[in-house]
This record gives sequence, structure tokens and C-alpha cells, in this order.
Amino acid sequence: MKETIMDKSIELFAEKGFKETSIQDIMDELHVTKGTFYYYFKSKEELLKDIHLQYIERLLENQKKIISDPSKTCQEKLFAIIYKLIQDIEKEGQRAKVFIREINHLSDQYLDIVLPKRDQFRENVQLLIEEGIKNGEFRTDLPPDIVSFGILGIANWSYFWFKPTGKVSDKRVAEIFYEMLIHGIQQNN
Amino acid sequence: MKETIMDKSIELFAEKGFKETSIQDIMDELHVTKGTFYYYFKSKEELLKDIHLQYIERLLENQKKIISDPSKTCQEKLFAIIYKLIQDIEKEGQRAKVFIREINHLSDQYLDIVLPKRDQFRENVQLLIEEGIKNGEFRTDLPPDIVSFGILGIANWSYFWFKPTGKVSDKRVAEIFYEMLIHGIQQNN
Amino acid sequence: MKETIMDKSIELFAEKGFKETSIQDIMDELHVTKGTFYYYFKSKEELLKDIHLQYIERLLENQKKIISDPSKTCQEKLFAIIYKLIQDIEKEGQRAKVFIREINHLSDQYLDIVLPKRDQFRENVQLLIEEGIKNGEFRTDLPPDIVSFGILGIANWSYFWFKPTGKVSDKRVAEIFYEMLIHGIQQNN
Amino acid sequence: MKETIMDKSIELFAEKGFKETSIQDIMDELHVTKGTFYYYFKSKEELLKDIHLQYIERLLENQKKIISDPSKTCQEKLFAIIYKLIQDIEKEGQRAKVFIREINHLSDQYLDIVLPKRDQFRENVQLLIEEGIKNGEFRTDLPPDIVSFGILGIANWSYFWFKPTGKVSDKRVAEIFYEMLIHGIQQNN
DNA sequence: AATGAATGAGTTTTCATTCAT
DNA sequence: CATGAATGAAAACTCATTCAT
Repeated sequence: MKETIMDKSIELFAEKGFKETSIQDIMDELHVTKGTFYYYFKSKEELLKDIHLQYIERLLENQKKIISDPSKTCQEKLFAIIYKLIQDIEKEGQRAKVFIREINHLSDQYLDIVLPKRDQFRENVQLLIEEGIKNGEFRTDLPPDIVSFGILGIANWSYFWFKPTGKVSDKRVAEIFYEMLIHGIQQNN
Repeated sequence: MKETIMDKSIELFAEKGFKETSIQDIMDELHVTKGTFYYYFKSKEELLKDIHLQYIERLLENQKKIISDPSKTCQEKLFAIIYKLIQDIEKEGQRAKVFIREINHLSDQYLDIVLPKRDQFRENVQLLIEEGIKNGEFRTDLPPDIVSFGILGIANWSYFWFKPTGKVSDKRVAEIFYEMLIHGIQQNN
Repeated sequence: MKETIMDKSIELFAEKGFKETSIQDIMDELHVTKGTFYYYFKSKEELLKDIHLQYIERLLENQKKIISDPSKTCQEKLFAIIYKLIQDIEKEGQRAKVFIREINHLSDQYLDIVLPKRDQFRENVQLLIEEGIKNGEFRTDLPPDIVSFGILGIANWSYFWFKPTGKVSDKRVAEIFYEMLIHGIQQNN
Repeated sequence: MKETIMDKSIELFAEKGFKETSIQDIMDELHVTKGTFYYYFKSKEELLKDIHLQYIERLLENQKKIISDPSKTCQEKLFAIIYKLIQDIEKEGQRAKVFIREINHLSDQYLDIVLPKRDQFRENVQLLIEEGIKNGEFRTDLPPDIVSFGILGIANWSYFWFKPTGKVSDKRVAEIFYEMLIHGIQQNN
């Protein structure tokens, strides 16, 4: 039931927004009464925290798997991360939407738990860049932290416009972004 | 007065969020009564629409100025657009925050007015890329629409992390992102 | 309107209790909507605080008038205070009931305002006793603080049993208590 | 278990109030589930009734022991009753608090059981006074019913202010009140 | 005896909006 | 232009109670 409530709330939060979705709305769709919600969650905000935590933890896990693969170069790992992020929109689009859009409805108490994990995801990308710089895969004249923000910007922003139903596949988008990032958009003669 | 209300509401919307800010909150800070609000605005949502419209129109104007400058190459124009966007965070950070974050509180009726202008901003970037491809400045093997989304992702995402008070200036960030985009992050031997 | 709400709420709090009376109950009887309540009061608890404060301040005022009368002996003043307290049940019985019974529904924040005034009322009785001891009216071998608690106990407890409609008048009850206190209940031969 | 629930609920009712304490609160502290409560009690109100009944019955028993002691004078018996009441605060303070403060949360159905016993306790004091009047121990010019209310007022009110941890012992307080009642507070020359 | 899930009616509170003055 | 009062619909949350297991 707890899982059911989370799933349905993600669906509604993604569609209408956190503030616009009432507990009533969620429970109505599940054909159970409002009181039931509070048997499983302490508050609406706790539910949102759980959604965030579950999502970022899965994200970190995936990232870890990719990064710790010794058979891949840094460039390949970078592609894998970007691909995974965009691929997620298809399968976990709603979760991602909520994760990116509704973070500001968490109060400090919960942010203290969620934000460090979010930061770590970005930091791991930075570490990957740094490693790539050391081993000669990446340019030495670009600051890895800013670059990591740029890369995540490209990928995360997809949630605002990418439609899985469109004519361009998630893999193709990832490839284009990867190409753009690796070789730049300038024409080389 | 209308301008005063808009300014104060932007301030509060940016800080606390649209839903979290009541008309009362806004008017309290202006030391006028709630009723006054409805003399100047039909509804809270109309206020939000006005904020969005004002912002995107100024953005489009700036963009137009940059693009229509015949003395600049496409690459220079691209840099100018990125720089302008990031520079805005410093001067218009609150407006930008509201613009990016609170779009989903506009109902269809208002989205019909705002969204086309938003799209046009992105489309203009795409047109710039296309022009650059034609004149040999940009690579021909990358689809301009996806690239334009990527570029805006890099720039817009800054609103989530860029602190004007930090040790890296807006100009420097813009330069790094520009470099990254133009030449790519790969080390070339 | 604020006064009307207070009056009606005192009536209902006295009859049914603070917790048992909902804002709805109060406003229903006044034929206005619930929202109106929050135009006049910040919360239900603030209303209770206002009731307490209004009551204890009137009590202190009356007490001051009695005590500062130079034409009365301490014994006469003591009688006046007791009489006033019991007399109040007839006219202000509901207020008194709420004042005595519902104090524990005020949170610390409000208790800090109300309790010092309550204490002062008791302390003033103690000061009166002390003065009477000095001028030879009262026995020197009884501690004035405990005595003051005893006196207030006798008077305040009336709220639990005294019925203004009964066959004994408020004045008669005050006289009996006064006699009992002054000369004791022992038969002297 | 039933006894355990009663004990813990008295503790919590005394501390936070009847309405403010939920069944959940009580059972949480006992590390059992809410459902268990309804195996032992029909309702929350029945629990409160049981607490009241248990308390007043013990009180009546004690009173009976004191009153039926043929070796004591009425004055001695009166002292014993007052002492016992105040002494109770130390040992049974929480029970007493609930007994005095939460009576109004009992509905008529239960009041019919509890109130007669409460009244009887007071009436027994009245009977003691009447006996003392007959045998010449007490004044004949004071109505025994009102006097009994006064005596109980003095004693019961202690629950609102008497702190067992204070510097004055329960016995000393009882003695002072007894003296005050017997001989009065007036200075006799 | 005890549990765990669910209910439903109620509670306080918020707030966009209206409107006579 | 601006105010102050009122509305009404909805929100989050609480909790005594029930009941199958």
C-alpha cells in the first residue's frame, strides 16, 4: 500500500504539481480514505522526501555501477551517464519531473537528507572529468566543476522538453549531446 | 502601484514560491490592504502571467538585438546570448527563478500566450545554429533543434546552482560554457 | 464583531469546554462563516488568551479598587474581595468557568502573559494578609502565603458548585465564608 | 494489562489533558498497538470513568475509615480528612489532577455513576460538621453544607498550586489550613 | 490477546476572491 | 483608489473506533 500511494502520488505530482495535488486527490484515485494516508506517512512532506530519496538513491546506484566499471574509458562512462539520465525520462519521467521540479517544497529538515546526495551525484561527474583530465582524455584548461554543472544542465533540462513519444529516440539525443560535448559544435577544417 | 506590486511579488515568489506566497503576504509588505490588489489585477494568476510575459519579452528583445547585429559572427552571437542569460542571474535572478520554476502554475488560457514566446526564444537559437551551419561556422552533422535545447539547458540550469556571490564571475562561467560548446571537452593531440 | 465572537465563545466554552467547542460551532450560532473568525483572531488559542487576559485584568482592577480604599480595614477589604469573587459567578459565571477550567489549553507562549497576572491576584491577597498581621488585625502565627491560597481555594471552588439560582444568595455565601475564615468554626465557650 | 493501561493513561492525562492525549499516545508508551486498547476498554470515555470511579471509591473508603473511628473527636477527624486529601497530592497527585480537572469529559451516562459518589464525599464532611455542632465542638451559627464546600475548596484547590517538592510539607500545609479553619485568622486579644 | 490496516467524521487553518462604502 | 469585512471552498491533519486475522 505504501508503495501504491507513492506510485500514484508521483503520477499526480508530475501531472499537476505537488501543491496542486491534495492527499484527497491521491487517495480518491486509490479508492481508499484519506485517513489511510496518515497510517503510512507522517505528512505530505514526508511522502515527498521519500520520493526524492528513493529516486536519488537509485540514481546514485546506477551512477556507481557505471563509474566503477574498469573496462570503460572516462569518455565511455560519461556517455553512459548521459544516456542513462535521458533514458530515464522514458521509464521514470514522472519521477524525474517531481525530483527536479518539486525540490523546493522540502523544508530544511528534509533538505539536509536529500541535498547531500544530490550534490554527490554532481560531484561524481566532476571526479570523472578530473580523472579524464589526468589520463589525457579531457582538456586540461576547463574547470571540472563548472563543466560538470554544464553537463548536468544539458541532461536534466531534457525533462522540460524531451517527449519520449517524439521522432528522436532517447539514445539518439544522448549521442548528439555526447558528440556536442566531446568535440564541440565548431566546424573543423 | 501596479509595478510596485509586481516587483514585490517577484521578490516573494522567488523566495518562497508562487503557491506559498499569498496575496496577503505581498500586500502586507507594501502596507496596503488585500482589496487593493484586485483593483490592479484580475487574479493571482494574471499577475503571474504578467511577470512571465514581461520577462520573456525583455529576453526576446535582448536576443533580437544580439542576433540582428551584422558585425558579429554566429559564434560571437552565440557567446553573447549565453553570456546574457547567465549575466541575468545576477541582475534579474529573482525574475528568472520565477520564470523557470513557476511556469506550471499558469493555466492553459495563459500558457497559450506565454509558451509561444518561450518557444520562439529557443527557436531563435536554433535559427542561429542553422545559419552558422550554412556559413561554415558550425558542424553540419548535428541537428540544430537538439543542439539548441542543449545550449539552453546549460545556460538555464545555472539558475539552480550559480551564485553571483561565488568566486567565479558570470562572464567566466559564460566563457567556459562557450569554450566547452565550441571546441568540446576532448583533449586533441 | 470581535466582541460578539468572544461573548459567544465564552458561552460555548463554559457549556461544553474549549476542546469540545469548534470554531464552526461558534460561528454557526452567529450565522457567519468560519473564515470570518480568522479575520479577527489569529487562532483558536489566541481567542482563549484574549478571554483570559480580559478576565484577569478586570479582576485585578476590581481588586485594586478594593485594596486601595483607605477607609476600609484589612478585614473589610478581605470580605470585599471574597464577596466580589463569589458575586462574579452570578454575573460573569461563564467567564469565570472558562478562566478556571480552561487555563491548561494555553501554550507556554500565552501562559507567559496570563500567568504572571494570575499570580499577582493571589499575591495581592497575601500582601493584604501581611498588612493585617502588621496592624494587629490578623494572627501572627499563620504564614500569609499558604493562607492566601486557602482563601482563594474557598472562593474559587465555588465555581464548581455554587448555583446563583439556589436558595442561598451570593452575599450570604460570602458572609459565611468570611465568618468561617475570621473566627473559625470552633465553638468557643 | 488493564491496570497498566490505566496507570499510563493517568500519567499522560495528568500531564497533557484528556483530550490532548490520544489512545495512540498511551499505547505507544506501552509498546503495544492501538487495537489492544479496545480489548480492555469499550471506549476512551469508559477508561476515564474507570479512573474516576477507582479514585473516588478509594477516597470514600479512606474517609469512612477516618469517620468511623470512635476514638477521635470531630475536630480530629476533620484534620485527618484534610491531611489525607493534601497528602494524596504527593502520592496520587496525577490521579487527583485527572479527577478534578477532567470530570467534564464524562457524558451524562457516566456522570450518573460518578457524581453521586463525589457528592457523597462532600456530604460526609457535612455530616461530620453537623455531628460536631450537636456535640458542641463546632459553632451553631454556620450552615454545615456551605462550610463543607468551603473546606473542600481549601483542600482541593491545593492541586492547582501545591508542589510536593516545595519547602513546605503536606503535613504542615494541612496543619495551617486546619488551624485557620478551627480558630480563624483573626487576632484575639 | 494482540495486531495492523482501514475508516470517517471531525478539526483548525488558509486564502483567493468579492463587494459595499 | 483604497479599505475592511465577509465568504466559501479546500487544505492538511487527527483520532476514536472497527474488525478480520
